[in-house]
Amino acid sequence: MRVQLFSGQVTLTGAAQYYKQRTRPICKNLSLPHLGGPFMPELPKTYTPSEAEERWYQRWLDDKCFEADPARVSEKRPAYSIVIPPPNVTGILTLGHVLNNTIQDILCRRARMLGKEVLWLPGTDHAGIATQNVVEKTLKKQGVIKHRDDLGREKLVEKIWEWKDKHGGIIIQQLKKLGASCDWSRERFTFDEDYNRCVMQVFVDLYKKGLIYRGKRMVNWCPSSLTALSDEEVEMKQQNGFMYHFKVQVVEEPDTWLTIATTRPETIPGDTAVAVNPNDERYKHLIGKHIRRPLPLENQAAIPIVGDDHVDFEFGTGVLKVTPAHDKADFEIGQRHHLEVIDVLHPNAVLNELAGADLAGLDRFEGRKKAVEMLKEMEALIKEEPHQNNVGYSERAGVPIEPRLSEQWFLKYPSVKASQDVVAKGEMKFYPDRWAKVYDHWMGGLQDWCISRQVWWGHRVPVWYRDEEVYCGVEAPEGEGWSQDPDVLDTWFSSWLWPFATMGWPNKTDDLKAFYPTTDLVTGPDIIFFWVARMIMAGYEYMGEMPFKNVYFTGIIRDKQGRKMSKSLGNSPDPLELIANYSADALRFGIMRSAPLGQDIAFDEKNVELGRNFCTKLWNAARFREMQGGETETEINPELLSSDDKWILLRLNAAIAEVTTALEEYRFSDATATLYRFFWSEYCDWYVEASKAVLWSTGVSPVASENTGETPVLHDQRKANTLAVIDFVLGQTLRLFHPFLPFITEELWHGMGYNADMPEDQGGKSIMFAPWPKPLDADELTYFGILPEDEKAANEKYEAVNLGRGLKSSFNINKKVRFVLKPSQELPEHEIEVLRILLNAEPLDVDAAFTPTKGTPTAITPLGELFLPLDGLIDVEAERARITKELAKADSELQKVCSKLADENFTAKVPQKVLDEHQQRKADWKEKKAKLEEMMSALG
RNA sequence: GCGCGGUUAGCUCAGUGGUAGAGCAUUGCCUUCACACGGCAAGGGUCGCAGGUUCGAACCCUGCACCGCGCACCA
Repeated sequence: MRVQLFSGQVTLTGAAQYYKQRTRPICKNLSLPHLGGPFMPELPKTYTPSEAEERWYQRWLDDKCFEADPARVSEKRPAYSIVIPPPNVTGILTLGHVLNNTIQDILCRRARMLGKEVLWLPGTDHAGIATQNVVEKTLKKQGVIKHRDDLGREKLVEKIWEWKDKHGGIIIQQLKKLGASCDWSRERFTFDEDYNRCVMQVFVDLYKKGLIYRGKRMVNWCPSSLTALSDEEVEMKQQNGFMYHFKVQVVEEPDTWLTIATTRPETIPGDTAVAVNPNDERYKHLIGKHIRRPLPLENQAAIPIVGDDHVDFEFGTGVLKVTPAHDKADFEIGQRHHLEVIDVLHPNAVLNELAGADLAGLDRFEGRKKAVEMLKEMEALIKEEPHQNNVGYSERAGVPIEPRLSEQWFLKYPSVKASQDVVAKGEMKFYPDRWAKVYDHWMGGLQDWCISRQVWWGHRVPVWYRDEEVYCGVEAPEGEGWSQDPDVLDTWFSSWLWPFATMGWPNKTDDLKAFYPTTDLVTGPDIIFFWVARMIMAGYEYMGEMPFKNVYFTGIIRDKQGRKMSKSLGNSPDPLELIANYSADALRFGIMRSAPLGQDIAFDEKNVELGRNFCTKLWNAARFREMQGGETETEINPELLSSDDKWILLRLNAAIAEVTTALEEYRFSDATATLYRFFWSEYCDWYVEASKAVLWSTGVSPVASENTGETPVLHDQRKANTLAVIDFVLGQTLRLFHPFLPFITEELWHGMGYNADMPEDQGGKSIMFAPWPKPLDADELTYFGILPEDEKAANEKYEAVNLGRGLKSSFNINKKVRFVLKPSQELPEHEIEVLRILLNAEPLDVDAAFTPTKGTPTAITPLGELFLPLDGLIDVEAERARITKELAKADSELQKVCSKLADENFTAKVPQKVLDEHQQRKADWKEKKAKLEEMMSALG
């Protein structure tokens, strides 16, 4: 019978060839020269990740394993694509990058194994303000400049380019260390010439559509970077400050004083009105009158009292000072009442001459103190009380922003409806999906986007002015006398084009045809508005289609105490150091193991250590296989499968199914947990140990041949068959592991010769193209004679072993010792040998008529009673104590289940299945209890 | 204020109605011929609190508390 083992992978016939092939060059070890000798283990005793990882990465690059070719895409070979969230070009790798990019790499590597044409498109972001800040700071430190004006625009931009060329590649090199399988031949930069043209074209297009406009508006101004920011770049932080109450005199009624509450007394010189709620009985009669503004001293102007619904009469004193130049809400009140706008701050938030002689020249916070002092002196200050409020901070510079009136470029978002709908309708999926709600909420309340920045590093606004003329175009206008707008565009105004601008847009390239829309996007939820939402809108506007089908939001990496990783806290480990200490595979595995979907990640180096240990285990398990020799020429013979073989094949099936499903659902930590459990607990701890019963016996034992009539030939066949199973399981395991542990799996794939008879594109060149494992289907299981209950049979054996080991441990026996089994069923010789080895028994006697000496420790196992005869060392009391404890347990369990079954309410309403379960449980405990009582009475 | 997560063993987390689980950590034994980055075994939990639904609740419902996050904000 010829059965296709894995469609398109290995047929049984193919497998036979494969085993033949490995007979001689069983392991073509790549680190060491071939030493020869059929039994010589050729994998070195220890694995050297640093060397192997370097070597394999170079090899993958040389073989162009990561390069995508749109021409290869077909119905049979679908495209799979991801665009990397471009890291800042000046950045260095953080654990956040490790998490993010490991996930992308896992997705890409698995897609390759599924036979897809994979494009993972990498690149970096010019990160306007951030990069300019970094370079400016460095130049100042080096004493090259005191201020950016010392160099001027062109020279500074030149310097930044130099910087970029020198340091820009660092993070890319670091991603390579991690094993990222990006197509580096397509690396892009958001400020490359081509990319710049895309940005210009989009600007001009949106301008022509009337969606981009210039206007004088209140914007978020960063006094440190001296530029406008978008609302998203402002982070609200809670502050412990003071609320100052001060009084002002009503000009028309000198006896009437109003008390005003404010947190910002330094802006009093900018006040051009006070406002009260028109419905406020306390004050409404004063509307239209004036108060005298206390500051500046030299200009205590009379300013009007206006009525405005914005004022909340519950809050503070119900009287609001109106400073149109320095507060967004006040600005709006000012508009409604045609108030004067007095700007008392310089762009860097130092008070200017309009603030008066006393305050001018002071920083805003110094000015606040000074203003309070002055109010005190004039006896206007009534009280100051501690007050908590939220202040907007510049995300980048970490200083409070100032609302500031200035001329800026704004964008009305395009394609909003399509973008909102695609997620709401579930056509584009978010993982975890609760982010869809956050997205929807934001999309429902869009404010125009302030896209201009007053810095020099970035895409310059493609607008020119000449007197009253305004020209917007990709190229500079013809003729003399034009000057270009000095502003550059928000970094995100280039990033939002990333999914298509990186693939050659606006041309209809083969790449776009093959790889757009991309499949998955992997990013942090912190940039859902900055980037994800805007990419969706740009995608619809310029490609007429969503830019990606699925968005996976990672968690945020925190330290063990739950704090965010930050440079200032110094709690952010250097991933490269971790790689050097533990290997990239270990880091990847560790971080994926601790990153459940939708949850923040508490980073603990222990997880990386665990990853390393896991790799070591894998290495050693492979070595164990090598040490058994390779003179096997068999394919798996169903006739010779042991119960352990069937068990591990079933467990492998389960593992393949679980890992596959977990990956399809982006549950990476579940996938790693399954891999860990399967390989360590099931394969190594049970299967390998059990298989030693076959592998280690040096021929046919006298017992075996007497009892079973087994011939030496048959024995060798069994051994070969076991090796065939091991080879099969390990081969599948390596594939399952590859997306997570790309390096060590590749090393073992070649080192053990799995690549040997594989076609180039199926694993011959690299495990990354070996087909992803599929569970054995019903036909294949039938062919192998594997039934679902085979799992139970082996489990019963392992349970017996557990109980036997428990006996040994509780009697402090730590040497090889004699066990006696009084079997409740007939056991094949092979099973007894497995039991013996797993129990570390010497010997294991099977005796149906065994009568134990009084006090012999006994375990009741599914296979029968297991005795630990302790000749001459019997401690009757110890055994009595042990049985008493077990009896108590049996009693309480029995009671629990009995009382349930005695309840008519329970028996009447419960489903039959549950009832049966309870009855079975009752019977089991009853039997166990009876046996224990019997044992007890035997003790006397 | 609105919304979203979370609260299960010392730690990190699985567990969507039927006998509370894993890994790490801890403790004991074992330097046994793949692996001490290892093996074997053991201890450890009134599942945040209070109600409700149900024969039965870690799980479903209601309320509350605490931790974290997002959005919006009142000077």
